[in-house]
Amino acid sequence: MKIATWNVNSIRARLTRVIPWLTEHAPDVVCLQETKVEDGLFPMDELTALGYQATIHGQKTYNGVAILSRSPLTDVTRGFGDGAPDEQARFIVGKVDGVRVASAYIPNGQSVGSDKFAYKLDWLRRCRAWLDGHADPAEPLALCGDFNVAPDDRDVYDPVAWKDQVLCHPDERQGLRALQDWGLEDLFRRHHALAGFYSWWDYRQLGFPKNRGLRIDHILCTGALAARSQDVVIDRNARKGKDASDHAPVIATFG
DNA sequence: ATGGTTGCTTAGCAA
Repeated sequence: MKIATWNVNSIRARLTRVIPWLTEHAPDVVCLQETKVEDGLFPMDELTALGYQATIHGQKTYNGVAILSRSPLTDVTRGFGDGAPDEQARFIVGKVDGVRVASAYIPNGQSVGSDKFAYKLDWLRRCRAWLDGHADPAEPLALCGDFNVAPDDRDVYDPVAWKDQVLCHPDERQGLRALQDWGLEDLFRRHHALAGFYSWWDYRQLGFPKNRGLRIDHILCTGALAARSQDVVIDRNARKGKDASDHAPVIATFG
C-alpha cells in the first residue's frame, strides 16, 4: 500500500503534472493540500477517469485539502469540529483500507510574531486536541500534509540563516513535537537519518536549481502503521521542469 | 537590494 502527500499549489493549475504522476506511481491514497478551489469547481472527472475517488474540502482562492483514494473513503470529517471559528479549509480525515488518513495543511505563519504565526501555533494545538479527542494512538493512522515546519536543522539547507525564522522557529517545532508526543512518528526519519532531504523549494531566486530547500511535508504515523513501513521517498522529479508545484510529493510504502 | 516567482483574480494577497 502506497500513501502519498503533495502540496500541489492549485489542483487545477497542476493537473498536467498530477495526472501523469498518478499514472507513474499508482499510489493507493494521496493527500493533497492547497487545492485552491471551491468544491463545485474541483476537477473531479479527470481524477475519477484514472480510478481515483476524490474526497474534498475546498474553498475559493486559498487553502483546500483533499484525499484521493482507489478504495472508498469512509468516516469522513472536515475540519476539527472543535467549535472554534475557522473558515479555512485545512483538514480532512477518513478511513481507507483499514487505515485512518488525514490530509492537513498547517498554516504557513508568514513571519514570527505576526498574527498569522499565532494562528499557526494555535492551529497546531487544535490539531493535537483533535488527536486527543478523536483518534487512538493504537490504531493505524497517518497524518499527512504540508506542516510548514522543518523538524530540525537536518531539514534546512542553511540552518544558520533560517535560525528562529518562520518554518524553523522553536515554538512551531514544539507544536509539531506535541503531535509526535501523542504517538506519531515522522516516518521519513525511520528510514533516512542524513541531512539534505527537502520537500519544498522557493520558486524565487532559483531555489530548486540551487537546492535551497526545506523538508516541511511529512507523513506522521502511529506505531501500528509505522511497523508496516517499508520506505519513504521524496519525489524530487515532480519538482523539476515546467509547471511544477513548489513542493515535491512524499510517498510511503507499507507492507 | 524589504528584492525574487507563482497562482488566483485581475491589484493585491498569500506562499
